[in-house]
Amino acid sequence: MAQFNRPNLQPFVDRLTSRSILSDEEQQAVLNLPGHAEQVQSNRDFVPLGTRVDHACLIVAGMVGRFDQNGEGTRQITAMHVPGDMCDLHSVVQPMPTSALQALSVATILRVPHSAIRAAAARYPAVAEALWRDCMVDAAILSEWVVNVGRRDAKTRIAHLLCEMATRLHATGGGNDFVFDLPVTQAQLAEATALTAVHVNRTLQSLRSDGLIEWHQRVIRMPRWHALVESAEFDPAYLQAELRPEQRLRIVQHG
Amino acid sequence: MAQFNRPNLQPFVDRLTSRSILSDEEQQAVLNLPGHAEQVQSNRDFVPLGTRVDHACLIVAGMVGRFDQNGEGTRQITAMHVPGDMCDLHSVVQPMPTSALQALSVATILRVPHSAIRAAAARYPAVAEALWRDCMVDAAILSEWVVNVGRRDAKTRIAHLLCEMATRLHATGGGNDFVFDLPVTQAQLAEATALTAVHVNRTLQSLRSDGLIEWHQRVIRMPRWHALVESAEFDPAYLQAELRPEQRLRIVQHG
DNA sequence: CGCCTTCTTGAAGGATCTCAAGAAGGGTGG
DNA sequence: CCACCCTTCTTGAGATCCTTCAAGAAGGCG
Repeated sequence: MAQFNRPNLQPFVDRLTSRSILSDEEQQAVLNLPGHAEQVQSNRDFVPLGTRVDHACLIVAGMVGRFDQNGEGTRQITAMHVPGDMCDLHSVVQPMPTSALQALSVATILRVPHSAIRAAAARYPAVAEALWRDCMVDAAILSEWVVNVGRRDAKTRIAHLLCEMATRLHATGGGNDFVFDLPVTQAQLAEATALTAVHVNRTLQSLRSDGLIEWHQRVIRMPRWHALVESAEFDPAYLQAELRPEQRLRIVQHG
Repeated sequence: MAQFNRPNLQPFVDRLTSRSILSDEEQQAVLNLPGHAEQVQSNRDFVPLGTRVDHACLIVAGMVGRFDQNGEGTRQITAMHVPGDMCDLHSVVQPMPTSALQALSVATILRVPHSAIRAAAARYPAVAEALWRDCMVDAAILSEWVVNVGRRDAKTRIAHLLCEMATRLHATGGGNDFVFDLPVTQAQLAEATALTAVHVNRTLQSLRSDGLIEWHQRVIRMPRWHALVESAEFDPAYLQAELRPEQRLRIVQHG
């Protein structure tokens, strides 16, 4: 099931260049990273705890969750990753995983060797900077998740997560009406929001009866985006998505 | 109240070299970073939202919290920082704050210009790597906080946070009996654990009556450390503290 | 058609919150 | 050194959001 020929890293380059400024040569260095594609099933760690890793995983299709658990074994999803994310980029500097990675539904990932990433980062400091910055976006999301889980009631909390995912998945539609695919079960949504599946179900029904979301077969529609954003207390600033070109950053000099 | 002469960055170097390998020259480059000391009061943002920053803050004494809030203005502390932490190191690559910083009690910080940090990182790639890695430790803590707030009941949750702080503050004593100073109010502990101050109070009483903690005037004693660790479900691995020398990392080559 | 996952519903219980007020502690000024 | 004040800690009682347990309905796939 593995492919070694010409992985497509353009989505990852797009992600990096949405926040960081990279020259053509630097972008090419990222595009030329090797990797082999792999299909991963849900409910099975494709990055387990306890084993040092030497590859980072780029998501090509599907969604991936980062899983932790408490002492009783109750699981908590601490991050959800979408196509274009390098979901364990941090492993480049921290190869011992502190969380396991699992696909939320069948997903395709590209395993990229640390050695190649490190070589590109060493050769092009601007690439290293872009990777570091990308990690910090994930950290900003994590920080918002602490607020979400800690300080918002179930309805607001779920609405907030859905708004976040709509934004990160580039929901289509425009204006006030958005649609996107969220290949996630209610039980997984519960694991991400620190609620029970039962309560997620009831809360979704409440959001549906408010006319804020429709959800059929993994496809979510948000017919009143602005109202949903308001009820979710959603301010997308922390995502640092859709920065204008002049807001993109570069510390190291061109050279 | 500002001092410009010879700031002491040794604690920060110690922190970096506890996880990363830096040559003498590289350590010296960090030690030589400029900065001016400043005393900051509690309950007042010393890094506010909305203003781009050009300094990172090293904590010299006292404790600092990273503050977020939900739509109703309920505050959530998403990180607690201790002396030796560069509490907004991420601002080096992400100068627009997504959270405000506030001292939890009177604290002394050292403001270090981004320009100097960036220059050191550019000159010494191993320094850049160590800084990146340090940011990822903070991210691992954040991830554990999501679990803590989401999946542990009040007693376990508070015990877990106290175990974390004991470890990060290098509680003294040894064996099974540790003591350390935690200059934090119960209300702030509530803001960090996403509980109410009232419930924190009752839960601390319960921990006290279990003989797991004593807390007088900001000094915490944990007379039965192992029992507390167990009841807290505390596994310090995520802190990556006290690594053995051979566990420390360095990607870039010496040069 | 049958099976397994996912979604849905009901009822009861519990952990935590809210509101309210009083006690204790620490600092400051007279 | 005492009196005062403001912060912090403590206690009580009632309310509520969410969980737990249990079971049935719906949906997707071979």
